[in-house]
Amino acid sequence: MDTDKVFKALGDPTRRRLLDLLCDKNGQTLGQLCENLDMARQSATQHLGILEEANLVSTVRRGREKLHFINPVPLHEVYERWVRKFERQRLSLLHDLKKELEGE
Amino acid sequence: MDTDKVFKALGDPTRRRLLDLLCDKNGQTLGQLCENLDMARQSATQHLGILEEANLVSTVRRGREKLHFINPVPLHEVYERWVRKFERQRLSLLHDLKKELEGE
DNA sequence: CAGATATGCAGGTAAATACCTGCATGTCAA
DNA sequence: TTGACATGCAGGTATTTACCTGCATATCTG
Repeated sequence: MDTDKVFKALGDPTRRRLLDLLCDKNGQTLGQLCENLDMARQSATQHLGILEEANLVSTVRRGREKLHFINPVPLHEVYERWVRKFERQRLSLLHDLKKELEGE
Repeated sequence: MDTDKVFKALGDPTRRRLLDLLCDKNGQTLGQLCENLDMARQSATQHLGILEEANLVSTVRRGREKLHFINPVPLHEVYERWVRKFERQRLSLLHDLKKELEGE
């Protein structure tokens, strides 16, 4: 997994909205997704391309349409390899501050 | 929590590195963090400012030094409100594809 | 086939971003 | 107090990014 691509992809509100839309109804076409976006179709295409690059979205062509499917795996991996690392520490800001100010 | 600030902050590899460094040893000074970064001190200051804006890092001054502490709460909230939403769906790409191609 | 529909592709631009240099300020320690 | 040290602040620049418009291609439908 390319961690950087995933985080960069999630760093834009439009792309998070796209994932939300796909979460509500998976397998939507580009046109359907655009109806909820308030920007040119071509812009949405670029965002979807970035999500696809990050492997957060997969696509299949059906005739002249392109169907978009959300892929939750990278999100789970981000959580497993990244978020939990910090949670595991059970870092208490106040506790650390106290120790630090007391000269450890 | 400002979700956008958190995701934007996490979208840069230098800032993720800073969080990693603080995870290894909490409460480091700006100078200490810079030793591991290979960029000008002033650039690191900007990155740390963005992390602080996103509430991912808190700081305390001790004399002429500034101590940096990681705050795991926004990461946990990102997970709770965002990542789990997609996991909960138990989205199976192949399953969805099959349904879609069969005309639902 | 012809027209409508869905998407792809090629630039172009304004704003945001990630760096930098130079200098100022504040704190410690002899 | 004075010099060393840690950080703050003010720009400047090159790259990236998020939009756009215009046109091309492919597919369905009558």
